[in-house]
This record gives sequence, C-alpha cells and structure tokens, in this order.
Amino acid sequence: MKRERISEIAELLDKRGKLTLKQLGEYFPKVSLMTLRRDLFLLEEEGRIIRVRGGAMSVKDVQKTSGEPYVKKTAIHSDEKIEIAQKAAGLIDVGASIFIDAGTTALYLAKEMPDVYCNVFTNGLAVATELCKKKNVVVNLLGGPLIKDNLSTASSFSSVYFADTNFELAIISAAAFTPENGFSCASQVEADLFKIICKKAKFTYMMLDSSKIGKIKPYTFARAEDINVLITDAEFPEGLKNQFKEMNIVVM
Amino acid sequence: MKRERISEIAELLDKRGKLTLKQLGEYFPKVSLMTLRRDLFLLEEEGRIIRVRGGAMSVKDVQKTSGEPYVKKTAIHSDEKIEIAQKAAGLIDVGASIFIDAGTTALYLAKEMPDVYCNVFTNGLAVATELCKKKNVVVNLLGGPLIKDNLSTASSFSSVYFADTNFELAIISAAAFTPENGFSCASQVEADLFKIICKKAKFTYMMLDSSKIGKIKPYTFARAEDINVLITDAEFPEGLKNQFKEMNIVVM
DNA sequence: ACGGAAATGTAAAATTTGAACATTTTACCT
DNA sequence: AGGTAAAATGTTCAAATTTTACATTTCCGT
Repeated sequence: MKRERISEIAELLDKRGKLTLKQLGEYFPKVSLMTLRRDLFLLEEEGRIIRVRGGAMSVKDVQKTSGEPYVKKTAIHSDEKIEIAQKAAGLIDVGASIFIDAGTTALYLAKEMPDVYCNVFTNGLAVATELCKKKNVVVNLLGGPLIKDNLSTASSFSSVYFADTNFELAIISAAAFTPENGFSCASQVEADLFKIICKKAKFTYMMLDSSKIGKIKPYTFARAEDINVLITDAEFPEGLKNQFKEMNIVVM
Repeated sequence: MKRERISEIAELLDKRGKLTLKQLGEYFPKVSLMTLRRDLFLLEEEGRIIRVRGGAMSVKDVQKTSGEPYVKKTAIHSDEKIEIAQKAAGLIDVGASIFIDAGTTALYLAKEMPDVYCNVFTNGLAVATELCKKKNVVVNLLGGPLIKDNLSTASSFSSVYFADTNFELAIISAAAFTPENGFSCASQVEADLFKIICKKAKFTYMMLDSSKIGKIKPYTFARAEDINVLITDAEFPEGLKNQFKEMNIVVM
C-alpha cells in the first residue's frame, strides 16, 4: 500500500517533471499531506527525486531537460494543459495514424499518451523525443529548418513531404481563438503547415485551453467549423461551448 | 559585481553539488542573505541550479549521476570523442553549410561548436537540440521516421530532400573502420544516407576515435579514399595515419 | 484476539521564503 | 561636477512550508 503509492508518485513525477504537495494531495486524496511528504522524503533518499519548496521534482526530468528556456514555458497554465492532454490521450486508438503539433500542450499529450501501436507524425523535437520513450509508437518527424524558440520545424517543404504520408487524425493546438478570427498562431510557416495538416487529416481535434480565448495572433489557420472535436479545460465558458456544439463540434 | 558573484555562486555549486544559504553567506560575507537568495533565483531561471529548501543544488551535479541509456553511451571513450570534437569545431568557418551526423561524437561537436553564423544540417535530434542553443547557427533537421536507439532520422526520402539543399562540408563519424572494409555502420538506411551525404558534400571530414579501428559493421558507406580529412585522437596508430596521408588525406 | 511495529494523522514550533518598502550604489546625461 | 533615474542591495515582517513530537490507526504474526 505504501510501496505502491510511492512508486506511483515517482512515476507521476517522472511524467510531470514537477509537482507541488497540494497537487500530489489531489492525486492521493486518501492520505494526508504529511504522509505524502514522508513519501517524498523516502524518494529523495533513493535519489529518484529532488524535494523543492512546495513539492518535488523528478531527477530524470532534470537530467533530460538541462535547463533550457523551453522548459520554463511549460509551467504556464500547466494544470489546464495536462487536463486537456489527458483527455486527448484517451482518444487515441490502436493502429491510428496521427499528427501532433509542437506546442507545450502537445508535449504533455506525448507524455500522457498510452504506449500502444500507432504512427505519430510531429514537427516538434521535444514531442518526438518524448514519444521515442514509448516502445510501440512509431515516430515520424517532419524535417526542415528549426525554429529555435519552440524547437519545431516548419517549412514550405511540408506539402511535398505529406504528399506520400497519410494520417487520419490531427491533434493540434492554437495559440489564440476568437469566434471572428478563428484559430490563429504567431508564425506564418506554422499556420501554413496547420492548414495542410487540417486538409490532410480526416478528423481534426483542437486542444485549446481557456487562456487562449479572446486572444488574436497574426495568422489564422482554421475556423471553428473546420474542426471536429474541441478538447478544453473546465474553465472554458459555457456560452462558447454551446456555440461549438451548434456547429456539430464535439466539445470535451 | 553582481554578475561576477552570480557566476562564482554557480561555480561553487557545480563544485560542491549542494549548498545552504548560510554556507553561501559564509562565502560572501559582504552581501546580505536576501541578495544571495535573489542570485539563486536568477540562476534558477537560467536553469543552472535548482533551489531547494534551505539552499540550492547544481543541475550539472544532478545530471552527472544519470541513468539514461543514451546518456550513458556518451560516457564511453568520451575523452577521445571530446578531443576529436574540439578539433572538428576548429575547422568550421563562418558562413559554411555543413552536414553533421547523429552520433555521440557529433553531439560533442555540437556542444563544442563556435556560435558563428553557419547552416547546419543534421539527422540527430540531440544534435539539433544542442545546436538550437547557439544564436547564430541555422539548424536544419532531416525529417523522417525516427530510430529510437539514437534519436536519429533516416529514410529513403533523404535523397529527395537533399535535391534542393546544399552543403559544402560533411562532418560524419563511422562506427567501424578497417582498410579493407572502409567506414561502416550498423544501419542500412544510415549507410545510404551517408553515401548521399558524401556524394553531395564537396569535402568530407571523418571523425573516428581510435576505438573504432579494426572493427567491422554490416554496411560500408565509404572507403578511405572517399574522405578528405580524418579527425582522430592521440591514440590513433602512426602506421595507419601514414597510410591515410599517402592517399592525400589530411590527418589531424 | 492481542501486542507490537509500522504506517498514518494532527497540531504546534521552527525555519524558510516572499513581498514590500527603504536605502545605497551605479551609470548616464547634461 | 551635478543631478537623476535605474539597478542593486538591505531590512523587516507576514505568509507559507517544513520539521518535530506525539497521538492514533492499521497491519501482522502468534
């Protein structure tokens, strides 16, 4: 009982990188925070985690992401993004061929994804690296010039590349959304890529955390009606939810 | 004054692994603990340290005690590989267009590389990620299905991709070499890729640490006479060195 | 079922941290 | 040189976290 919980905590931390004690408390409502604190102490002695103020972080994670600026960004709205990623991960079928984008939500999705046989295309280095940990997932990286801010590729070459590769499902995320301007992002090549992706995929699932609503970025790549499923968090306003539903879009 | 102190703190932490605020206070009696605390905060933002209750610890130190299979591999013959990487790094000119492979020596090269304007093509995720830290290096990643062992891409698609991209210099490494079998590696797609690369590049620099000599891997991708420069370590046998030199190959 | 050890819970004490504001130093402009 | 804004540092105190100590429960072997 104790041992199970401890290894569960360790796995959770390896996946998330970092958790506060409160977050751990939500995962293990049956035990008190003091017990969890003691568990963390034991894990620290084993060298699997590092305890930091307020919680703990995974040693593995520290070893991997050696302090790159990209890592920091993942902390913003991470709870919502994880929530969304978990929902999206539940939608992946065995044998599917999927495109996943390079965003931070996509990175969480890569972590949460079940290790079942499927083909994943992505333009994100971090996403690809993460997916390589899964034995059964075939990972396929889109090539081209790298964008350094977010470690992604995007080039005019994509359309050529995709001429002979197919995926039925695209799970992507937008940097901004308004009903008037649709889904938009900050980079033109990325927007072009997303347009191709959406056209190519049979179904498009959009991961959109509530913080993106009402924002506008320079390049629109899809309208509300272009997507099939909207995956979002609990904070998503009901009114907007209904607007999507009226367009026959599944909101979850 | 501030900057100095901060880098001194960082060095101290790298050396000691972990220090409490009080200990730091003893090292820097001139400033208040609050200032040191703020310094730690900045270092944490840079990703160089991790703040823990009571003090901070070095990220490098955490990374040292690693358990990752890939990371571990880089430790084998690492001194020789770094030696070679440093030599190779010295050969890179501003403005050059270069291909670098996905091996561990290549990863060291990526780390040692000067941050000057140049274009680098690679099929290694770790190499690409590392190069993204350099402001002036334009990184271009070869796409395709990922090989999970070494986080590299290699596909039959490469030839198409390279039809419109050019580099004058290829810096690659082989897994094995004998005068009879030439340079060989363990993967056929990789061998194919290297053949294309060597043909495409005006000059081919081969990084070969002495441990590779006399070994044979299944797929030969180049002969001794196909390369222009051989970069190796101090252990490299003199006799073989001379054989290369007789073929007008620069050995260094 | 009993006794003791391990595990867990609770609450108060001790420490550390974060935030706000005051003060000093630095750098720059005229 | 004088003045001024910004940066760096110092001080203080409230808030949050951790530790400690002790109470309670659960688990096991007999």
